[in-house]
Amino acid sequence: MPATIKDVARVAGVSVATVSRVLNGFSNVLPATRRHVEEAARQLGFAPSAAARSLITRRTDTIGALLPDLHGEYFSELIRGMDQAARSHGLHLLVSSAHGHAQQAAAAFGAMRGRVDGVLVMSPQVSEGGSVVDALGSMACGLPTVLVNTPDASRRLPSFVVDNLGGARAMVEHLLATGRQHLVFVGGPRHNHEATERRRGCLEALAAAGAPKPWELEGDFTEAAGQAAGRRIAERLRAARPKLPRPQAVFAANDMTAVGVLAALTAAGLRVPEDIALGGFDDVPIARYLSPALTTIRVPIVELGTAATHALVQRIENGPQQEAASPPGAFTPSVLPVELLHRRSTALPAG
Amino acid sequence: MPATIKDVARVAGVSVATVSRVLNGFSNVLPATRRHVEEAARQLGFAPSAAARSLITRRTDTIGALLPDLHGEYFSELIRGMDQAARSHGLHLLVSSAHGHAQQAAAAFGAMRGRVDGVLVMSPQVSEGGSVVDALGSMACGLPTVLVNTPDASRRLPSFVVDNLGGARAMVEHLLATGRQHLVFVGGPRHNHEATERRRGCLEALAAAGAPKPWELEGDFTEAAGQAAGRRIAERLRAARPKLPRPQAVFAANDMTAVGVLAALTAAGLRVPEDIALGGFDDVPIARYLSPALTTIRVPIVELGTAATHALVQRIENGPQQEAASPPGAFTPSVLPVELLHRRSTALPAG
DNA sequence: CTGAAAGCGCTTACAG
DNA sequence: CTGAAAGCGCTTACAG
Repeated sequence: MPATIKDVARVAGVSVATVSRVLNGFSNVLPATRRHVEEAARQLGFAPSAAARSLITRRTDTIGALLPDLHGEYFSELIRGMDQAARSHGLHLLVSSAHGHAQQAAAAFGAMRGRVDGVLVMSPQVSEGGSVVDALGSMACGLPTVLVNTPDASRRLPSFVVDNLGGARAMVEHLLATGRQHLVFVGGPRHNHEATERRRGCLEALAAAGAPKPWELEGDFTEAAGQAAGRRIAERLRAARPKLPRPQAVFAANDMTAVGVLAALTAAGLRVPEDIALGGFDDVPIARYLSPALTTIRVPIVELGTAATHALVQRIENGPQQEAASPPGAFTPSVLPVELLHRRSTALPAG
Repeated sequence: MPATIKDVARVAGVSVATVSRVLNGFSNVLPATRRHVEEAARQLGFAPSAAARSLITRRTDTIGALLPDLHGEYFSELIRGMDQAARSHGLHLLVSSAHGHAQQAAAAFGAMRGRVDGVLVMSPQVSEGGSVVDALGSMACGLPTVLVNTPDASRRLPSFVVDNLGGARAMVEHLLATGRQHLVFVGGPRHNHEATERRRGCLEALAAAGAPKPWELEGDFTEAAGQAAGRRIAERLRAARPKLPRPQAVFAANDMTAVGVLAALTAAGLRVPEDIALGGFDDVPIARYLSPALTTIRVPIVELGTAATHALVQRIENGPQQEAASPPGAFTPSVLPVELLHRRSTALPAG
């Protein structure tokens, strides 16, 4: 039903080749001819068929984004960054979310083949079968791919990550600097790469400072898990058990966990930071509005999205030969720096 | 470079027609033949070309989402709802954000033509040129379109909206019921349809109850605007001017505005809800974590996304004839109900 | 500067 | 049950 290039050619009284040249901005067309064609196209409301075009050009002008089942601000900021960068290159963005497991992500990757010129993959989970890169297997070869906050031991693919390790270290160093030695670490999901890195940073920083090992509690990046942890912490703080060291600060693996911890501590009648300090990770918007405002690690989410997208575009433009030729170890992940935001939840007690 | 249907046919020793039948699950293929083809396809890592396929089927199996430059949770929840619904129909989702103005949205709409089977349009702004529906003009005809929280006086397109009017009324009735008569309304962006509806609901509910008109302050849905409004309110509360009625409650057009109002009031030494009550709109996650927790109107964002998407899919499946035949007035918007969440920011003073 | 023609990778009547 | 062939709407050498 919609007009085709043939219709335009007929109305303009030229060949389809000429119409194509005009539409693609070639210079070797007489001004008068060009005008006729443009007039005919407008008159017919002509829109070129993307399918026909990409069949022959072998480009879809679209990039895909494979995302986990993210919650909240983090997700939207990331998409905004990706969309912004894609748009600046004249590309469209095809998103596919809710890929908790590496296998799901790999399946979605397969479904995108042929619809996109390249794919951004974010899949921080490491399941029994390994990371998403393992699940992808040979699929990724041929289709330009860039990883975002995704573990890849093989380093076969370009990768952008946030400095989870450095951020966790910075937080611990800050807590130590304020005189808190006895820490509680509330972790993230067991198989989540980011959670693992944050934990590692915490342990390393404590060890480097000669501070005692933290008391570790389990979590899963949710507020509910934080509340459960907070209740246990409150219990221990109140039970005056001289044998056990009194926790002086809580480092939650992400802000939502910290939100839960704070709620539980407050409900138990404890004061932050006077009775115990609290730090988070991510700097979600809620962080500054908590009482007390939450000390946390700001993560450059939009930048993460734009940087990965620009890298993907470059890879696409370098052509397919580059794809095949990436042996294991070919890429070193680009690490985006994070920033410690010092707020009241870790302030020194006035006394 | 990637394998084509011809390669599969050659390896399997059959014709491309047979390969096509197998791949599309037709039943009229001998089991043995089917096996050969499947084996060949797997062996070659064959993935059908979406472009070639959609060129002939005239379907892209993709729907587009045109979104404004949204911030935060709202955006991600909406996308999650859309993606979820699209996936359930086996469709992909192409997103395009950052369309503040109706004209930008219309341009993006044009860029999507030919790449999608239908479009979800969210563009609450009404600029000089009218709403996005006006800017779309005849573009929408032919391409199935469903509006989301987007004004459309002509009612030429199916539309899903949140009950902004009813939500605003409910909030005002609640404030009146707690004995607060003198309200301040902090508005949203001047040309935003949702903001306009919320204001209208506020005014109507006050008028219906015989309450005085509110003191109106300008805003733009941002925290900064809320802070500015909050400072003016604090000023008036402190200047004991017997002529002017003392404001008893603030109704902010959205939660982020309320966040700013609260910050300014608190900074001025005023207590919420004791000195003045405060209500918002949206129920962003921050709302429950404020001190005091914010009374607000919960908006069913995920549902909005899924409902609109299902409607779009149905429209796509009904075929193109339906599109052309929609005269002005053909559609009544579907209004999704909202819910008043009663929290401490509007509680009655203990006394 | 312009046109006729081949071809991109599929699907789908039409025969057999 | 299977194949040969046309055709979807474009782009792009190749002539002229």
